[in-house]
Amino acid sequence: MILGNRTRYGGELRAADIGSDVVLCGWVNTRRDHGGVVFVDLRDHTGLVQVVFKPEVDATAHAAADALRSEYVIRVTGRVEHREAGNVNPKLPTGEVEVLVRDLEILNASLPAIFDWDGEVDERLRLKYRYFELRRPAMQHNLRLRSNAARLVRDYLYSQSFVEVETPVLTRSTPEGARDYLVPSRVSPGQFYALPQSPQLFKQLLMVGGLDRYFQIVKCFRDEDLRGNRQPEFTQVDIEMAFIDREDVMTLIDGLFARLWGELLGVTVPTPIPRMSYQQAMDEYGSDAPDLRFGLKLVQLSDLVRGSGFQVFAQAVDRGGEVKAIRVPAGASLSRKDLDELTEFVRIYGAKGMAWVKRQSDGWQSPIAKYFTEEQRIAIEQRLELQEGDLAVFCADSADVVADSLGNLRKELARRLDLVRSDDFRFTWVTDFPAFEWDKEAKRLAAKHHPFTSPVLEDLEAYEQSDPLKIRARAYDIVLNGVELGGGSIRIHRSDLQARMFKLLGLSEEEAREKFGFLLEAFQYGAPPHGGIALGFDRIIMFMVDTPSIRDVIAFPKTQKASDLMVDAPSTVSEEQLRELGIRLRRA
RNA sequence: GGGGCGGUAGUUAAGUUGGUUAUAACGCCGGCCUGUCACGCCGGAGGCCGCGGGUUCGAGUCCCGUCCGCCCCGCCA
Repeated sequence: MILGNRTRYGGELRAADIGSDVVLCGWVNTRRDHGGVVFVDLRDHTGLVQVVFKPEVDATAHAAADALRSEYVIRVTGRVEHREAGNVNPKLPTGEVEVLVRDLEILNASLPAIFDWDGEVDERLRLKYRYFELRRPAMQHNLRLRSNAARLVRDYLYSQSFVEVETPVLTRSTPEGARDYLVPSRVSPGQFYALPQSPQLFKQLLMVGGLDRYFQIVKCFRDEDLRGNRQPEFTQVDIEMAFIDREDVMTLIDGLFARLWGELLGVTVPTPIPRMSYQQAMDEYGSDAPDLRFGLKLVQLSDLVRGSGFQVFAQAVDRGGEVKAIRVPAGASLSRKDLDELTEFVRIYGAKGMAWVKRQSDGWQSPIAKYFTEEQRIAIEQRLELQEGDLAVFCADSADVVADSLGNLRKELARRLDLVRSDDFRFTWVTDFPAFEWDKEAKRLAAKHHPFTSPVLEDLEAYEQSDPLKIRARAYDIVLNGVELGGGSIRIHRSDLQARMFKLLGLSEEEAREKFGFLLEAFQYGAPPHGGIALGFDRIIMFMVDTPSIRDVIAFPKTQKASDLMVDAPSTVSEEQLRELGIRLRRA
């Protein structure tokens, strides 16, 4: 191993190294000066080791150690020694040994640490002084695991005959989907490149180009608002294959996750990863990314409450909506305050309220009990399998609002009732997505996945004219613990089919040709059937290191306002730069 | 665009119904200490209470505005 002009990493020293001479480099973690003897905990990415300065070993080194302070960068030369029985530190892996220093070089001083990296620190400081943050063991672990995961992904895909190809970062703006980051062209004033939201079109063109098993670990850019697991620039594992069907993609990805979790976490991922249709996910979990670590499934009650005395329920059904409920085992112990908070919680997702029933020994305790007949109450209890001591929570609204409200409520309930463990990994595929969704603002169909996704051909024939929303797509998502880790599809590879899909999306022939003419043209020159997937690499690492924040797995992340506090980006630019680009700013 | 939480020594926090000189811990600086490892002991420095305005005899505290950070909704094909 090449370690520069150090011979060992200090944190790796063990009893077996006793007696050997070593040169160690690193940072001063702590200094304990006892006058006649000075102890320093030397830190590198492998951990801590105690180095000792004694005048009888080397008077010069001992005197020099007086100047050491926290975070000074040093190189020490010395001998690994056994610690006497009473001096062993059982808290350190290196606690049986110490290094008696005979030479100290102070490679650089340091200002005092900006913040303590134990416990909570204001995120602004962590981001502004990112280089200091990166030195903390948690970030070291995260970025090193990320590197190992990237290597494993590459090894795995190379072993499966994949070829890594780089696609352009300066490319063409595409109107569909997320907002593009735009880059002005100096050479062509008034024209702009866009940074890719994904290499989608290029990887399809690679299939036409005969690179029939492609992958890339690639930065993608989306100018949308941020979240705890969303950054404006993020990394995808992008994969495309020709002459395959979805089974090939799913099997490949099953194997990839099994290896990532197996080799890097020592966790067995049972394969094949189970599958669920989009319809089942929405019906039972109210989400296309179900968390399968716990039950609390949604139960359909619309047929039972139709025409009931409770107008909120009856009217929701009459208006084409739904009434669904979740049974919460032993949930009757929740307080009125809990229930009020849960009611507030579902309002976030558009629900106007949340009804509830506590099943006590003497029957229903519920504000809505009086609206139902004995027979209705029994029917609802049987459908929900409600037991004494249970709680049931109800939501009545449009199907979308019910799914969103109860889907999120079941996650909130699981969190509050402590039903989830972060070391429990439940992967699932969600398949058979609808091809389209209704865009309320634009009042037209929009692609649920993207417009290059192949529809299920029988569905297209059956519903193209009558009800395109019933057309399913040959699309699939890989989901872990309620989070979408990636999605893909079998693509369209024929220009006639692509044209039909564009037409359904309300894209005229001229528009389609102007925006995607190169793709339609390419499909006429021997495009093979193909499909693939894109995995959110950052999110995968978040699960592997068990963090809720995507910033913890990215070396230099951005804030929620998409700024970089360390380099202070974005920034204004000079008039001269703007003039060269032919850009004039509107006065504020 | 909207909802919520936060910003007080270098850091993390406390700060009462508005009322003397704004506290504490850790860190930092100086001194002592040969077996500590969250070393210990003695002493010390350190504040635009995010910023601007207002109310008041008096504002860290109340009001208005604004900036910044975090979480969420919308958005994210």
